[in-house]
Amino acid sequence: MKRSSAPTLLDVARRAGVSTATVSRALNDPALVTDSTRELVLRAVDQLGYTPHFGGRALVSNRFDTIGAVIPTMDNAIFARGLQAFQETLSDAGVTLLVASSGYDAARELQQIRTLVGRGTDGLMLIGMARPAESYAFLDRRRIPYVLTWNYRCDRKECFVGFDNRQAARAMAHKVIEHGHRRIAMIAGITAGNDRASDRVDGVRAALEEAGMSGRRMPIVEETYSLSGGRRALAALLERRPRPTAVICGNDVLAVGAISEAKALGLRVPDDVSITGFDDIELSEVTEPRLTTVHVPHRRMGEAAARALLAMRDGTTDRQGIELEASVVERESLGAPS
Amino acid sequence: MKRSSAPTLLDVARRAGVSTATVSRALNDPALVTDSTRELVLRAVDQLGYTPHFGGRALVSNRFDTIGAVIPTMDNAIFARGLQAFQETLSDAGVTLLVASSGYDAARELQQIRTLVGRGTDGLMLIGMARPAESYAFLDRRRIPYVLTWNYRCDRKECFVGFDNRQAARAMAHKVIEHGHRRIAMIAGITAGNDRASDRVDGVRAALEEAGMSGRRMPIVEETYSLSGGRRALAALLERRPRPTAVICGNDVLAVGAISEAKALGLRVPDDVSITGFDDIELSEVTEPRLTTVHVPHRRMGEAAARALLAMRDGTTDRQGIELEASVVERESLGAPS
DNA sequence: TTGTACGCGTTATCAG
DNA sequence: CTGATAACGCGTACAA
Repeated sequence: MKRSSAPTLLDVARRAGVSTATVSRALNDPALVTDSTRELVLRAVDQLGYTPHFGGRALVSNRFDTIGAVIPTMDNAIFARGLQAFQETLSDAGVTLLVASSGYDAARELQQIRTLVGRGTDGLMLIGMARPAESYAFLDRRRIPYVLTWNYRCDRKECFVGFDNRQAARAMAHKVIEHGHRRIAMIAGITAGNDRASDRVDGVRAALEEAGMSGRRMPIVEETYSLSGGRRALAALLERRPRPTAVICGNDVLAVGAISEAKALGLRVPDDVSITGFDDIELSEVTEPRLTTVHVPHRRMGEAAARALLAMRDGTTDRQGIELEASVVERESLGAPS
Repeated sequence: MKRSSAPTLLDVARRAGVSTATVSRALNDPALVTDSTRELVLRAVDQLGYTPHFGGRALVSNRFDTIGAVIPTMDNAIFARGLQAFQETLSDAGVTLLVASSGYDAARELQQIRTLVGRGTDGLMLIGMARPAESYAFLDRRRIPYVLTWNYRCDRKECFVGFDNRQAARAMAHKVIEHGHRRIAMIAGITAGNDRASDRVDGVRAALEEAGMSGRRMPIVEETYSLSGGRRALAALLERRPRPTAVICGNDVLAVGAISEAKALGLRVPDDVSITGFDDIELSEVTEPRLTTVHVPHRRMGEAAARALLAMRDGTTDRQGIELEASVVERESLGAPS
């Protein structure tokens, strides 16, 4: 019992007693046909429940009205939030969103890029810049418009829509130093293949150097994006002698894990140890104490990325970077050293 | 000067010195060609950076290898998590994911469903069951396979992949009663047009009735999915006399907001007031005290939904519900009344 | 204003 | 095992 396939333009044409060309015109550019024939066509369309076949249309027009995004994972709230804004902006422009995830794996990312491009995308949103030359080569050869987000580098030609992770981390470190801390340690995300994570480390190191300390010798632990990672890392850092008085974390999840470990160890935050985050996700407002962190404009970033992509697709704009602000928001987890 | 568009099968064929048919075979069913010609083809593909044109393929095969999801919003961590698992499962099957969001608005959901269907989807994942008959009518007429998730009803014919919100909430309420509470209140999500939220309310009411209390008279406040909503709601509930000794929340975000308000009011949780959640998101493990909540298998739900859809598309299975377990996880925010 | 006819890139059928 | 060729559904010159 093979399902009757969907009605085609020809079916509509026959029913309305006109040619397929007329139907196509009545649907795509109504001004080109008389009111009466349009009426006829529309009724036939309605009766048959006709919808244009996407494949046929894409084949001839070579436009897909589709834009893709490859992100590490939606499990991470910051990407989910950015993606939501991205999708909304696209939807308002009549474009649908294709989503793929890389799981922070460059090879998998390239594979997903290939799939999306093959599936027909008018543009692509990617996270960060650390990826093999092969991936860029593919993108360039296929001449697919793409934007890189979640980071910003003034020295790169690619179209970045994001904020300067290095500068933001540097600002946070300066703030910590301002509070009088000298024994500063860091819990970073995994930096391999992740420019956001490594830029944040670089920023903190730069700030230490600027204040006359050694960035190179700063105690640092890398951990995966998880509460337990933050807990483990803090425990390890606190074994050090002299003990750090402030721990700068590469993201909020690590920071919250660190806070919970500090409390479990009987330490007061920030009196015994200061802890800072990065991202400003919801989590950071419900910890006790609330987290001093870097606010990242995830939604605005997603919107801006969508708009940039749309403009590139329409040829309105050439690729051109957009830098957004990420600034320190002071709450209670950073204080003076005891 | 816009000459080179994407390379086609013909380009590859010419470069490899074979026919287009051979290229197609080498790519889709490698066993059908000799090793040497396959080698030739693959090299040409690689040199040209060829990717199959989706439109052409969809046109002839009438398969899109695309499945869509319409969710309220990715901002909500529970949907993001489920969607991630959904996407991964799809990707493993060579299917890409189209995402649209409804913002909890039924009209907008239908519009998005229309877009996705018109765009060519082999199936659709939707959240919950509360939507106008019009939406179901459209789906049925277009004969699009779809699954309803995040809820489960044994009395409905649609394919549900989810858990029974009502029963889970009922179990939680029974647990609260077991701890000795008699003055129980509830902070619910907005129930209008949201069957998950209203089923949770129903479940709690049922449990109260079963324990000889009035479900109808239970103090209840509805609030939007936000920390501040939880705060507001708890403040309002605590004005009541006699004051409730336990507050059951419709989700974790509301519960965490409620906890933070309780503490701000100088109340101890659970000594002065017990608070429970629903969802078991990451947030629930970092509050002080940790949240007693209902664990929902978001990832497994996303996976199961994807598999069900894939099976329906392939005609392997007819629509058939899949019920998952959601069970109470006891932590520290629920105690005995003082 | 409307119809005819072709081509878009791919897969499938049928010969060789 | 491989090649020629006919669909697939649609948009659009071009002709009427």
